[in-house]
Amino acid sequence: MILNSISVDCVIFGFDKSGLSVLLNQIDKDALRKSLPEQISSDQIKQLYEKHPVLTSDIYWSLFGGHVPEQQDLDEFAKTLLFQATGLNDVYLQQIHTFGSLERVPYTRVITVGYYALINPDYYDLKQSTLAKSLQWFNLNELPPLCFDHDQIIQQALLKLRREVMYHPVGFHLLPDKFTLTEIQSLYEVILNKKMDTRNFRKKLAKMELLIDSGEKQQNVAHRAAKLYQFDIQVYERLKKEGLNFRIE
Amino acid sequence: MILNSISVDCVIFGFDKSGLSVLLNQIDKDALRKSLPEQISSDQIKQLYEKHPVLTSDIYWSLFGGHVPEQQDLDEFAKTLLFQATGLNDVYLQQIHTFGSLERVPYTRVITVGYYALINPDYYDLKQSTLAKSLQWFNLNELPPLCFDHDQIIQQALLKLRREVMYHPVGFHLLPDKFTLTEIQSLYEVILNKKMDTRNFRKKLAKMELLIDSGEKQQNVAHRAAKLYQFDIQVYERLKKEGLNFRIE
DNA sequence: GCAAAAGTGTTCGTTTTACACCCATGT
DNA sequence: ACATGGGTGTAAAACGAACACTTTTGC
Repeated sequence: MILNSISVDCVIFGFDKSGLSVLLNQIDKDALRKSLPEQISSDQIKQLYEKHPVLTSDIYWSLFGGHVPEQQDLDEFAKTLLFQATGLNDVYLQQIHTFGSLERVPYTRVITVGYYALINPDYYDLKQSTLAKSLQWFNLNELPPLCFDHDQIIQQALLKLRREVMYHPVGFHLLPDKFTLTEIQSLYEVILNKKMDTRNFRKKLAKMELLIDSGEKQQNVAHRAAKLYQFDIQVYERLKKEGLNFRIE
Repeated sequence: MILNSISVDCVIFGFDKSGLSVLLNQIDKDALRKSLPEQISSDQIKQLYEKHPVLTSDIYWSLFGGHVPEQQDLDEFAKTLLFQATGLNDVYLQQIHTFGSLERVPYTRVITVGYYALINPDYYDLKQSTLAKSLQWFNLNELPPLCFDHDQIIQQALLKLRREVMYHPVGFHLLPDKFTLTEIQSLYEVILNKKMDTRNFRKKLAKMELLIDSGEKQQNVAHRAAKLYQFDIQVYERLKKEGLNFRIE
């Protein structure tokens, strides 16, 4: 049995040189329409269609989500959704907020629990997902029209991520296993929406002793190749507990 | 109509010289029992009773909460609950987290959205509440036995408050309209669970320019009377947006 | 006059900020 | 040889931590 009035929606973040992206799902308007009650008049339907273009158009996208099964733990269900969307287990996944305004979904009352996930780009090859055809990455600054309050959920996710990233070493979940210092810096710049000074940024990183020189360098770049670093897992775990301060400038 | 699988629970914080307190509600075990399904055998009932002492004992307390009405906004409902419990409107109220593990409530599936509220002690005279007889303040360090996962919800609320208080001027909602510097310091010490240095604390406060000398002093104290301060609302609103840094020592 | 809490400054080490040039690589 | 991004140090200012005594008041 499904709890129809409670859903989970996942804001799935990815990062690459083009910035932060979100994985979205193309809405099937016919499926959506099925959630309307059956015993309403065609007049009422017409009104609903006019008020909610999402019911009549195919240009809308949504977060990946679903209704919570009665017999599944809430966090577990979010993990299940994430696996369906990406084929990945063991992803960094956090609850954002629960959205419960009356009119957030047309005609029915649905309270949704938002989660956000951070995806390591080494693994986000969507071919692994059976749903791949309806899923697509969108740059945070070029989002398509979104259904319901999903734009708000994404904005809240970003705020939450921003707060988290300043005091805990979590942004790193968005990086590949080996990365350059410039990549980390640009990650922080995108998340915090702030330019930073390279020398100061690196000094701060160095003092944390969180990074290990992997000994490797970038390949095939048209400029001096940057060193590739990895995390020191012990230090990472310690900083996760103790916190860090990444409020820069 | 009520959404039976979604509830809201409020962690209502108060502060006075004895420290931080939480307003709790004495559980009526007979009412609780009514939420059990009717068609179960007496054997099953016996098992449930053994497994969940909350169903047979009157020593348990709970957060103040309720099931969400289908036609009420989630945040509005939390406000309604708060009004029922305290007689107060316009209270600082924030969502904590949504708790959705399978077995958190015996026999039924209930996902609960936790909120926390900060109460100005000038107004928390419980006589205003019709429910006053079953409500009581408990010091955070001397909590009675709590039902379900309500102890966890309180701990999460405290963590959330702690994080919030370090970077935004919210703890101040727990203070009366006029207060001494020592009161603020002791508020921060209780919330952050850390002794602070008076001189450094006051220097920090002074730099924020958040406080205005009210011109008044404490009355009838058996020692030098302390000055009473108030907030500068403009600065307060600015700091709410910009944030502040109260990580001391 | 004494008990109890209020109130107040300085020093030192650390952290933050601002800032500009040379280096390595591919084309 | 040039374009591109990689990589590095220093000085000044702000901040944080540690620390002890005098003042006011009521009893």
